[in-house]
Formats: sequence, C-alpha cells, structure tokens
Amino acid sequence: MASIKDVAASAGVSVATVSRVLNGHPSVSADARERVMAAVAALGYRPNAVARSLRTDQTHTLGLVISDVLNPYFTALARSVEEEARALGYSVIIGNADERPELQDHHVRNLLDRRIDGLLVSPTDGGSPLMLDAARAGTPMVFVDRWIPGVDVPVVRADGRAAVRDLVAHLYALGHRRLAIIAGPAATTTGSERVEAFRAALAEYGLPLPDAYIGQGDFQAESGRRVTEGFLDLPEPPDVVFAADNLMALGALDAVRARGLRVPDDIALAAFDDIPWFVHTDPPVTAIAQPTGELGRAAVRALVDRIEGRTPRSVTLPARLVVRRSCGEPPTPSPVQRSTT
Amino acid sequence: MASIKDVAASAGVSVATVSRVLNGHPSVSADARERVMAAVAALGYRPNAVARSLRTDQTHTLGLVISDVLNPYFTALARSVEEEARALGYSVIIGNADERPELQDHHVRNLLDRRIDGLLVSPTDGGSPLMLDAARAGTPMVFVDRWIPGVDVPVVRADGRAAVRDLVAHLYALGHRRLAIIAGPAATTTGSERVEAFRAALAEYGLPLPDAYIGQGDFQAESGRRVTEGFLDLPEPPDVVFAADNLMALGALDAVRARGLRVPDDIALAAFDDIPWFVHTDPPVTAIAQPTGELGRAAVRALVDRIEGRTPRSVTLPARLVVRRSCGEPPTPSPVQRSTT
DNA sequence: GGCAGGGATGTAATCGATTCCACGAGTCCA
DNA sequence: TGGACTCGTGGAATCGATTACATCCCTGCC
Repeated sequence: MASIKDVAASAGVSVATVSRVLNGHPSVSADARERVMAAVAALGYRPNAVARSLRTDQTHTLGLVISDVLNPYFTALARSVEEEARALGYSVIIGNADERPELQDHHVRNLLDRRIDGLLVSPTDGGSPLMLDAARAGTPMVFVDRWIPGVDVPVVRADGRAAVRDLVAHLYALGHRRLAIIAGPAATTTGSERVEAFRAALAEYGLPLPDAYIGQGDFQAESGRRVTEGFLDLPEPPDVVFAADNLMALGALDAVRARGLRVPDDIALAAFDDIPWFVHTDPPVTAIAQPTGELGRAAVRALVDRIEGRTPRSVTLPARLVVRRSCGEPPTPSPVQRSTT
Repeated sequence: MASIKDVAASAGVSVATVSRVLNGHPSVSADARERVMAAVAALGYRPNAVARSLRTDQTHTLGLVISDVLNPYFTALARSVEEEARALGYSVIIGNADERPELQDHHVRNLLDRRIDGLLVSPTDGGSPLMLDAARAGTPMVFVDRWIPGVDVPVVRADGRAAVRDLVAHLYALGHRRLAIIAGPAATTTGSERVEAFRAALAEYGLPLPDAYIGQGDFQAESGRRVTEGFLDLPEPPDVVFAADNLMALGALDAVRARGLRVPDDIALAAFDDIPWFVHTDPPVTAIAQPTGELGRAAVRALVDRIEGRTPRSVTLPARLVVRRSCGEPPTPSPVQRSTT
C-alpha cells in the first residue's frame, strides 16, 4: 500500500508538502498541490489512519458500549449514534456487553487501548473500577440511557416517570388493581428507577406494590418468562404485568401463551421501550416509548462537545405512553397505531 | 497516559526489555521481568494499540459491513461474528450500510484506512470499484449472506432452496395457488436468488409466477408495505405473499392490517429469515430460518484463516422451514413453537 | 586457560504520518 | 539598495511501539 513517501517521490516534493496538501494547509503552491493530487490519484493513495492517529493523538473514533445488541432498543440507539457521529466526522466502534460486567470491562479496556477519543456507555452494572478510573483520568465520557450515580459524567437519558404515571392511570381506568412489575437489575439505574416510578405512581392511586409483585429480571427475554411464570403461580396472580424492557415483555408473552392464557383477557401486559414489533404482536403491546433517535444524537453531541473542549450538558427527554390493546379495551378504533421508535 | 518509556524508566531497564516482557519473549531475566511487571502495575500502563499497529502492520481488528443494523437478522449475525472474533483474539468494527451503496463505500473506505486485518461484507449492491479493487489488491475478505459473483472471495451463506421448496409444498398443500413474492433488490444475490428459488419451486407444482406477482422491494419494511398494497389492488390478488426478508414481511403485515384484512384468512404470509418476534405476531409467521449464528462463526473462521495464511473455505449451510400459522391451518397443535434464530 | 556458544540487555532503526524550524527566494517599502 | 517580511519548501524530530543487531558476560568444554 502506497505511503506518503511514495506520493512525495512520485510528485517530486517532500513528504511535508504532501502532508500539507492533504491537510489543506494554505502555504502550498498551486503547482505543487496539483502534482501531489495527481500522484495521489495515480497511486490510489489513502492516508494511514493508524499513523496519523499516533502522531496527532486523535482517532476520530467514539466507543459505544451497550448492554445488548439483540435488544432493538439498543440497536436503534446504536444506529442514531453512528449517524450523528458520522455527521460530525467521527466513526463509532460498538462493544456489546451482553449485560455481563466482565464483557463490558473487556470492551472498555479494548476501546481505551485503541485510544478512542471518547466513550459512550450504557452501563450494565454499578461501574467497575476500570470505568470509574477512566472517567476520573479524564477520558471524555457520556452515559446514555443508564448511568452511574456519583460520577461526574454527563448523562443523556429519558425520564419515564410521567409516562409511567400515565400508564398506571390507564391501567387503573381499565379496572386493574393488582399490578406487578418485572424489574431490571437493581444495579442499573433503569432497573431501579422504573420500579420506583411504578411504585410512586401506584401510591397515587392508593395501590400497594407487594414484594411478590416485584419480579427480578435481567432485561433478557428468558427472565421475563421465568418471572411471569412465578406471577402466574401466585395464589392471587396480578391483573397486569409491566415489563421494564421489551425483551422481558417478549418473555412474558411467551410464558402467558405457554399456559394457554390470553392477553389481555387473562392478564394484561405493558412494556417499557416501544419497538416496531409491538404493533404486530398478538395483541399489540401498550408501551412507553423513548425518543431513542434523539437520545443517541444528543449523547453524541454531548460527547463531541466534551472532546472538542466545549462544556457538555446532561440531557433528559420525556418518554411517552403509547396505548395499544394489551391492557384491555382498545383505544378509540383508528388506523393502525404505528410504532414511533 | 503512561508510555513504554515511562515503564522502562520506572523499572530501570530499556524499552526493549519492557517490550520483551510484555510480549512474552523468553530471553528476559526473572528479575527484570518482575521489575517491569511492578512498574506496569504501578503506572497502570496499557500498551498503545495504535503505535503497536503502526509498527506491526496488524490491527487485530476485523471490519464487518452489513446492510442494515435495524434488521434483527443482521444484528444476530453481527453478534455471532463479534463473539467468534473475540474468541480468536480479534475485535470487530461494524459498519452499517443501511442498504445504501454510498454508505457501504464510506464504511469500506473508513475500515481500509484504519488498516483492519480483514473485511467481512454482506454487499448491498453488485460491488463498487472500491470493494472490488480492495479484494483484488489482496485485502483479506469474506462475503457473508450476500455475495458478489465473479470475485475471488470466499462466501459463507445459507442455501434456502430446499426450504423454499418445502414452503411451496406447504402452501400448495394448504390449497394456495396464487403465490406472490416481495423480492429484494436484484443487485443483491439474496434478492435475486430467492425469487429464482421460488419460481423454480412453483414450477415443480406447475404454478406460474406472473410478473404482477413479483413485487420489487428493497429489504425495508416500507417497501413491503407498498408492494403488498399493490398486490391487494390487483384484480386478482394473490393468496399468499412471500416476503424475501423479515422487515418486508413486517411491512406486508402492516399493509394487510391497514386494509382491515386478516392473515391468513384473507391473505397468507410467509417470510425469509426467522426472528424471535415472529412467534408473537398476530398470527405467528411461517418463516425460513437461517443458521445465523453458525453463519457468523464460519465467516469469521474463514476470514481469520485467510488472514493468518491458511486457505479459507467457502461454506454453504442449509436453511429450514419453520411452519406457524400465517399461511393457514395451524400445524398439529403443540407447545408454543419457539424461534430458533 | 582459552574459546565457542548462548542468554540478557541496550542502542537504534523503523512503521507513516504531522509539524517545528530553518532556509532561500521574492516582494515591499523606506 | 538593503532590511524586514512573507511564502513555499524541505529536513528532521516526534508519536509509542517492535525488533535486528551489537555487546557483554557467563558457562561449559576441550
């Protein structure tokens, strides 16, 4: 592969001049510029990003560590992150932690070794020393969706509290009184916050949230299935199951169907995170939709602000309730209610 | 960030010795090794992968360019690719082409500039000069899922022909005679092959595939919707719509529902690519399942073989039909038929 | 005792870029 | 006419690693 030296030789100039041409430095004669461009074209020369990064100490690359690529919510997030990053001149390397802290550490370490310019993380746990050290050491970092309390890192996320309140109001209006939740890991902020928001909303309606109605999931479908089976085995099963993410909702649906029961007649279902498929499940699932695209874009902007020396801002955007049929009585019949993720 | 020089100084040895320790070179005294390790730990030193890559001309990184991250099929593929690569000591950088050739080129160029060790591609089109040149120039490359004919690059893919034949048999047995297909872009192998397989299978049953029953899609949901609307507007609409990928099937479902029609009573639906959600759609969708995980792993193995000087093999694995209820009469009732993707 | 061989180590070249500095030539103005 | 300045250019240092080569010292064998 041709290097800058080959270009210089072929154009009859020094490597310094070639570099100046390539970087748009003003002080280059038109003649030299032309000869260099010709040589570049003739040789099919492309600058070696590795060498450039070594010298400039910039990789123009962002790392994105997400909890689960198979989760459509995170895929959508990753996509919007990549789009915005590309628009700002950055590439993105995605690390999939699969909800496993040690994998998360593996990716963070790998990304740091590659000297990415900044890190976007949706932490799987309370934060390993590795990540905390990196943050403290000054690695530009932004948390997205989930975050770690007590660390001085901007957070870009959705606030689901209002939407959860709307959901509970909706459920209450439909006559449901025994509401259960499949929670995410308590070590994640989204895991604990959603339970708290749910509990607070229930309290407004004078409804309890007994421990038996709080199932411990891990954001994966299988745990949704398991927890739901537990709920169904209760002497007094809940009227509604609220899954704290879309995959656990999928598992819940599995469990309900495996028993030969029907949603919403036998038990209602709602989920946090709206995804396109929820329109087409049987029945369509009532969900809380996050502004995923805007979240990803805002996170990238905050991170790039930080990298380029500006002051990044934390951002909180509202989530909103999308009512479908999985909790009972359909909303006023209308054209297919499409997803908005 | 500490460099190898700092470690050398702190350990009282030369950088060469530090490098030897770090790379497990045998000719280092126990004493020196120990002092180096201590210094490494004390400084929290991590080798700079950028510098290392520049010197060794290896990045231990694979590029994966896929057509659409939002498509669960490709996400699953990406996941298995990353897993296998990690097991073999490589990282993966994913580029999402979004079915747009120019974006695909952008990512290929970007990955090449970063001097990735090898490229895994599921081409969005017939192949840009950029990609063909790279292949000819000797960049280790493997095609996965889709490929470009006439290029000397190993291909790892699933052969859906037998499964398509099974599907047609199934449809025929259910009494369907007017079968239509939503095809992918003809420029992609999967786009054209699936139509050909379908046509060939229909021929075995003496069924025609009129042009009006071949809708041109682009593997995205919206095109599935549009094509399906066209089918429904036909004086003689088809009995069955076979979507060449899961997203177009989703669009088809949308279109059918928007008309107030029902699957499979009014029109049946089948899809290429099985995904977990198909179990839970209304109705569950009959689909052709690819061995996605094995495909990803085999592709990585082939690519790494090529990179490390062994001879890579092309691999073709069989896809298989998963019957659910979207084409009519359920299969013998049984426990929930789970997805297998 | 001397020499060959091998182990441990350091020096320095190298990878491919960027960029500081110096230098020559040309321009402008006093 | 000469000095100051600008512009275009090249030489060389530099980024942080790896590694060929040279050196030194120790051991073992004849």
